[in-house]
Order: sequence, then C-alpha cells, then structure tokens
Amino acid sequence: MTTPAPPPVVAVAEVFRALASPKRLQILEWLRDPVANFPPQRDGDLVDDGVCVIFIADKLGVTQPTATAHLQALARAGLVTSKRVGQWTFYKRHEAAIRAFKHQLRDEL
Amino acid sequence: MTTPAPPPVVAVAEVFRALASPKRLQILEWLRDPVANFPPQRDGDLVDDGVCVIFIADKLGVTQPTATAHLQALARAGLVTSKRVGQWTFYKRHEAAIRAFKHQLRDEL
DNA sequence: AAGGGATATAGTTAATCCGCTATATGATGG
DNA sequence: CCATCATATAGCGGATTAACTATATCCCTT
Repeated sequence: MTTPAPPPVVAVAEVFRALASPKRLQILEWLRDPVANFPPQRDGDLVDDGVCVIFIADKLGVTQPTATAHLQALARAGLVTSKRVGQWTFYKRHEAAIRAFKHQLRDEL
Repeated sequence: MTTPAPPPVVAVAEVFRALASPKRLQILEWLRDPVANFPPQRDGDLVDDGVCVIFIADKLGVTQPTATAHLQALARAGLVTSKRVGQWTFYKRHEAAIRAFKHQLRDEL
C-alpha cells in the first residue's frame, strides 16, 4: 500500500485524532531524523525512502501489526507517506502536509 | 468548578485528544466571537466572563451533561477556563494557552 | 516452484469515548 | 424555607480504539 504524495483533504479533527496518541507522536518525532534514530537500511535510503515498519515496531515496543495500524492512521491523516519497495514499506514524514496543517492551525485555532 | 487562569502543564497528546472532536472544535470556534454566536446574557459578560453551559448545549444540539463533559475536556487540556458566578458557570477560551500550544507545535511537530 | 521474509488483514478482548437519563448539589428568589 | 434554575456527577449502552495472535499476501532468492 503506497500513499501518494499530494496531501489528501482530511478533516482537521481527523488529523488531531491521529496526533492524539503518544505512540504516534513518538513515531513522528523519530522520523524527523531517521538516521539518528534507526539502524542503517540495506534496500532503501532512510531519508529519501523512509523507515521500514519493523524498525519502528521494535523501537516502539509493539508488534508489527500494531505499528502498521499506527502508521496507517498517520497516513490517513496525511502526516506521513508510504512507499512500497519490493517487500518493504517505507514510511516518512509528509513535511509539506505537516507544514500546511500548522499554517491552518495558525488561522483556525 | 472554576479553572484557574495559569495554563496547566498538560501533555501534548492530551491537548490533541481534546481537539480530536468536531463538537469541541466547534465550541472553540464559537468562543472566538461569543457576541456574534450567542444571545445576550444577563448575569455575566459574554466576552469578559464567558458563555454559560446551556447556551453551548443548545447550540451544539446535545444535552447539558454532554456539553459539560466536552467543556471539562477542553478545560483539562487548558484550552478554556471556567468561572463560576452564582449559579452559572461561564466558559471562555484561554487565549494565552492556545497561543503557547501553537508555538510549541511550531517547534515540536 | 518453493521457502522465507516483510507487510497487511482478520478477528478477539479490554479499555476508552460519547451520548443519554436520572439525580445530586448549590444558588436565587419568592 | 421552598421551589426553581443552572450546573455537576453517576451510571448505563453502544461505538470506537489499541493491543494482541493468527493468517494471508506479496516479493525475493535459491
């Protein structure tokens, strides 16, 4: 499952819902600097492609399906994108969407 | 129950949780301009004191206890303050806390 | 083509959330 | 005081969430 780059139109409340979880906030924070927070990856660049699910699951201390669910929630909110490369799915921050969300808050909150 | 003015120290995730609800977002938006959004109030100034629970419940289309629960959630997150005056409890936005939260997001999100 | 590895999905359980009704509390006004 | 009004709390049912295990799918490698 690969999430396209253009930020999906998502209700503000749904973005907040995605952010209303310490685990998901933790993921977003780690993804700000993947090289510093995750081991080297063979088949994809940590920065350009993103981080594979298992690294995130391990570091979060949850099983792989649970990590997948968290990452999909973030993707539905448009905060991360996913990129399938072979058998891996790499997730990374969708910086443009995050920036757009912050600007929206500046006006609407 | 009156909430004191100084913004309580609240985990970011809890603020997001409070914001992850269309009804609560609606309340916050209405409270940006109480005079435009609510009828005149006899025993308290809409702007200075805040808006009473029943006005908000009616406009939200929920019962009074449900509105109280939403308002308490917002208060726990530090986004609104409450002020008891006689038999009324007036709620209004805690602008300083909201501003502080937005600044925090600018750095941390 | 077969085995194995990475991810996704299905299904379960416990916990939390959201709405309601009923009731308690607290203040006001005859 | 007593009735009433505004708010808070208690308690309940239905819906969602978060975690898990088990399994399916998909892709690579041999």
